[in-house]
Amino acid sequence: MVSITDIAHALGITPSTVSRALAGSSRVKEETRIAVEKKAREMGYQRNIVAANLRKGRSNIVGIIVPRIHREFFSNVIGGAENVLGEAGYNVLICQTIESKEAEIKALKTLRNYNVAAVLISHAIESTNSAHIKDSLGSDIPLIQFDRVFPDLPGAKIVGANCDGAFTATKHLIEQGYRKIGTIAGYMSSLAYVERLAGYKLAIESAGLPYDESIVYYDTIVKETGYAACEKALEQGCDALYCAGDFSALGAIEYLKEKGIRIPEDFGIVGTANESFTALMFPSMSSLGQHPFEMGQAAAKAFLEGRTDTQVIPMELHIRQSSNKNNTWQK
Amino acid sequence: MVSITDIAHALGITPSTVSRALAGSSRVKEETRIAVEKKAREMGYQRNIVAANLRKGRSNIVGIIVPRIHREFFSNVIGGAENVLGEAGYNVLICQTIESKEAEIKALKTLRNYNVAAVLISHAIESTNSAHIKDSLGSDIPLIQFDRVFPDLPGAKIVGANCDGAFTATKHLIEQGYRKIGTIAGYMSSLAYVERLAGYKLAIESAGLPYDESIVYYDTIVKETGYAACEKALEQGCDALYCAGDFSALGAIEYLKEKGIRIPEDFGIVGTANESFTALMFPSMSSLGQHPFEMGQAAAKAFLEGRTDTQVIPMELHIRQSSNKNNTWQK
DNA sequence: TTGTAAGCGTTATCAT
DNA sequence: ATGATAACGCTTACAA
Repeated sequence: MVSITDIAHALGITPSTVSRALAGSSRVKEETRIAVEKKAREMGYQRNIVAANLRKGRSNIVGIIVPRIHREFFSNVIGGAENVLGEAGYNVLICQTIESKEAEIKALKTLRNYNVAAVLISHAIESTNSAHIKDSLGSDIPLIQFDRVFPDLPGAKIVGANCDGAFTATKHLIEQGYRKIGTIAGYMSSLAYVERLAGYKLAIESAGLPYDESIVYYDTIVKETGYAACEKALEQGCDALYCAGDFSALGAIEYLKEKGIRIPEDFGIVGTANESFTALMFPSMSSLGQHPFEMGQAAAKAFLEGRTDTQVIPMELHIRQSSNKNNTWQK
Repeated sequence: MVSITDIAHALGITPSTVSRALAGSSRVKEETRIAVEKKAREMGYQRNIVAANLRKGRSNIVGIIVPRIHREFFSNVIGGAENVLGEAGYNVLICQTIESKEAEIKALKTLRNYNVAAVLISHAIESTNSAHIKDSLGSDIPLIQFDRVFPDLPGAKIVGANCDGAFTATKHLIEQGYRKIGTIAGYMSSLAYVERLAGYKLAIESAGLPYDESIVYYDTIVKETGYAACEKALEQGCDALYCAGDFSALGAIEYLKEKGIRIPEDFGIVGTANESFTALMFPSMSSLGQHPFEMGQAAAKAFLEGRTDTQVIPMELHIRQSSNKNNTWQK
């Protein structure tokens, strides 16, 4: 490995000049800069980032902490963030928590030890409050939160327009003529789900329908619980469900298909996240889409631009078969 | 930030002893080790990984280079690799190439500059040969290749059983009674696709059917080209297609549905990758599944265990509606 | 414009 | 079992 000292020796100058030349400092003669660059290329010089980072006390690594890398939503956020950060000369260190608070703390500490330039995080379900964050990360490193955020923590936040979106989705179900619309609401420990529930409630009440707690299903948002919740919803006389996650909506659709209940004629379903399968399944699923790639880009830009405000990324309702009485075969 | 020197001062000993104590060296008295650990906890000491890495000349970062982070296959590989590496105390630095050779070279150089412990890579489509690899990465850093590999490069390789899998998939189509089976073969610059084509050919010939180059479609494996290839295949009298990618198979199915051609009665389709949408779409798509999470784990373990052999991960045929004449509604 | 020298925090090699 | 010292490769006051 060739170092700046090697180049300096080869050129009969000092390492500091080489360092300055390579950094493009204005305090070095054009001529020497050219010579240094030439020699560096000749000798196959590669800057030792670790040494530079140690000296500077900060690195050009940005840490990203997500519950699960391979979840479609998060991998798209990561992709979007890398896209922007890579352009800006940053590299991305990934940690996954598998929804564990302990793993989240460990990840924060690790990233602090790397002197990362910033941390982008979407919290684990098990992290029900923000107390551990500043303890683990310290307060020198910018923290950008996305999707699952703690409002009491300072710094930039990127969130979906969950309340608005859920309002639109529920209103759509009402407009389609469904009359008793329940919801699979998800975890109330997460603000995103709280807001989706608020949007649902707002739509129900704005339409003059009764808000009925007994048809709000506070289940985890996986297929199996969606299946079970749909069974209950039917017993309670519901004819539609707004689901705060696509997988619970998927479970609901499976239940309805098994029971021979017609979708969307007899029962309507809208999911949330617009996972790629929703457009391709049968019946295709209406879903409230987030824009994960754009959220990742926004989070990265928020760091680069030093923003500290909260950005709300609009959500988009994709109306498909599962809630569209007018045109069952629309794609 | 508290350093080992701070702990040493507080305890009236030297940094070297603190370092040894914290590293769990046997050359330090039990008593002092306990004292150091206690003090470190009290003072909130966090080891500066950057400094340690510089001194040791290597880091506990493993670099992963993939074409696209948010592709389902790759995000699962990354998830699997992180799962194993995290356990072993390594962190994961992610780079994406967007299929560009130039970006791949840049990523390799960057990772070299970080003194990463190893690089896990699946090559960009544009990287048609291995020449740039050693130039960019050097030969001191272990390189583990997965999925898209260069056989001429030394070191561990993790690949799917592409030939076997494609053989099984094509044989399945033959057994279903299809008689003129074409293939959407993908890029021949990538070994994975070459082997899938070889497996297809083997199955065709083993069944005594003629291998016909005119119904081999060397297209890129996206939806649009699948659509176009299917149109040609129909014109040429095919009644089935083995597709080396799920998205080209998806395009083919869309074409068939538009033309009102019955699936699987009149035309059979098998895709490759077992993307999550294949099980949920209508008609559900038969697909040759890889095991990306396991491939990621295997790649990580190959590094940890210092393996240098090639591991072949079996592929699994999921038979669904698009190729199953016997039971159209099987799930 | 360039050189000198110190130091980032750790680990490794001596010596004691 | 511990201490002294140097070094990893780089950046940056400060001096010239």
